[in-house]
Amino acid sequence: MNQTPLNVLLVEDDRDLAASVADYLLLERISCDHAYNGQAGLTLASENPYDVILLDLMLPRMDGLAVCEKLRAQGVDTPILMLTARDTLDDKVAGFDAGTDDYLVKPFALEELVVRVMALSKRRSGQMQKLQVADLEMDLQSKSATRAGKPLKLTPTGWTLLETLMRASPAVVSRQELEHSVWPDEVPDTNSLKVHMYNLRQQVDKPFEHNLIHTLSGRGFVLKEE
Amino acid sequence: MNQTPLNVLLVEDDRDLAASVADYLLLERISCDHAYNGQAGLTLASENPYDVILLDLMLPRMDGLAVCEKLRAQGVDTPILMLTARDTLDDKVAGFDAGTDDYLVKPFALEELVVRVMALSKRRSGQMQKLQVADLEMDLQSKSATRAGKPLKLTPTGWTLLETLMRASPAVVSRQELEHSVWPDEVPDTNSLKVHMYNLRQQVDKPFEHNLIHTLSGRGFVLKEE
DNA sequence: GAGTAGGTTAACAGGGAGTTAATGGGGGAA
DNA sequence: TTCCCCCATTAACTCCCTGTTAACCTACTC
Repeated sequence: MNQTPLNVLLVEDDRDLAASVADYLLLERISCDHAYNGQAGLTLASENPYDVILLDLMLPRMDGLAVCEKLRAQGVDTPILMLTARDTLDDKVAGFDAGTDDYLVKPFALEELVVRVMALSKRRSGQMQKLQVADLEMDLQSKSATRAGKPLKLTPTGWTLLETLMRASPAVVSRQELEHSVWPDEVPDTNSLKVHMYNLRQQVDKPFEHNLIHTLSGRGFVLKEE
Repeated sequence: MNQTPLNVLLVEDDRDLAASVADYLLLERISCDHAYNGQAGLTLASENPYDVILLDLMLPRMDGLAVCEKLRAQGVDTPILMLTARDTLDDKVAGFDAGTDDYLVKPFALEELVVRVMALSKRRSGQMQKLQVADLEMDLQSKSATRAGKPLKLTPTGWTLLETLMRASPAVVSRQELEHSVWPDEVPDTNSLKVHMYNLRQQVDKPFEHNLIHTLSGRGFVLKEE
């Protein structure tokens, strides 16, 4: 149920296509920002941490290759999937040279797009696949978590909460943010989060001497040592 | 056999060298795709069935050894010929460790390269491959699998499932991925996968003390020790 | 000390996962 | 050809994990 929601940027000037892509991605729990020209795409991509960038090759104001090159020049290493009508090897080479990670030739099946996006986001997370705070570790690949070497038994929801807390650490995460991470669509108006946090603490803190999950009344939760 | 035109991937950032290599190979009826950085090479190599991959050791975006390791981790068994300026024994060892099949030290004669490519493409059919996780081994060549030395009786479907799990290990494989590996076209909407997993476990885990196949509720299955 | 935010507990429902057994097709052996 | 065995598929059933909810308790804040 709860895969970490992906967040992609779609840079595409054909609004009909963009809309249908966005709709389809949403069905797969991939949320999608739009830019309708290269300049806008560049700005959005520079300022937000997307999981993947979908970049049309032919764009008004700045073509896809240029956007890609500038992003790489800025040190943005978000995986880029180039969408194009062309399909010669030369174009692919030019694209890869500019720093794109994958290619998809129009017209493409939306399922195919989803598969590529998943693959790219996974590849990237494969570079940084471990989260660690104090003696608490999460291996995103094998979906296993340990504290002080002892494996933790986490439910899917518990996993999502802990991942959110670890990614944010040592920053505070508000109740609202946590709720949003577990229920992207509609947050239940009950005490569900409280129960999940309780159960999570039973796993993460209860068996150990020092607590890592701390409550900041009215502000949220932090995961950190001390 | 060598009437069939060979198709190789050249991953090399020196464009002049790449071009001359490609030209020469073409004379020998060897067609040649280019990638100018490691990342691009990895993508092309993952997605296309080349006969041989020519891999420069020093590459932008991802060095040759890393590319090689990632490919092998993905289960790509295409023969890899490493091209390098260095010639120390250490490098060779590291290369073979990463899964390369042969070495060529720059500068090399183009005739020499052709000979190696031919040799590698021929060797491929007879190439041995083994997968191993803990005391579980799969010999892809002889299609036989053993755990703790004891042979396992696997059905074709069981074999496919186990191979998928072993290639991914220690990463989690979702139900969806497993289904896709067994039924590429149309996934049955029944509990077929459950039964196959059950039967697989009867072979792989039941007769042994420690289980290797673990269920992560809502997330999929992992094959790993502990 | 009142009011509110957070924590604890237990009951419940639903569904995902495991198990078993019956069916039927395909391929090899006789 | 016929028979038989292996294997995939399917349904039916059980089990138990997980999420949800309410009710109650505690601790903090003002």
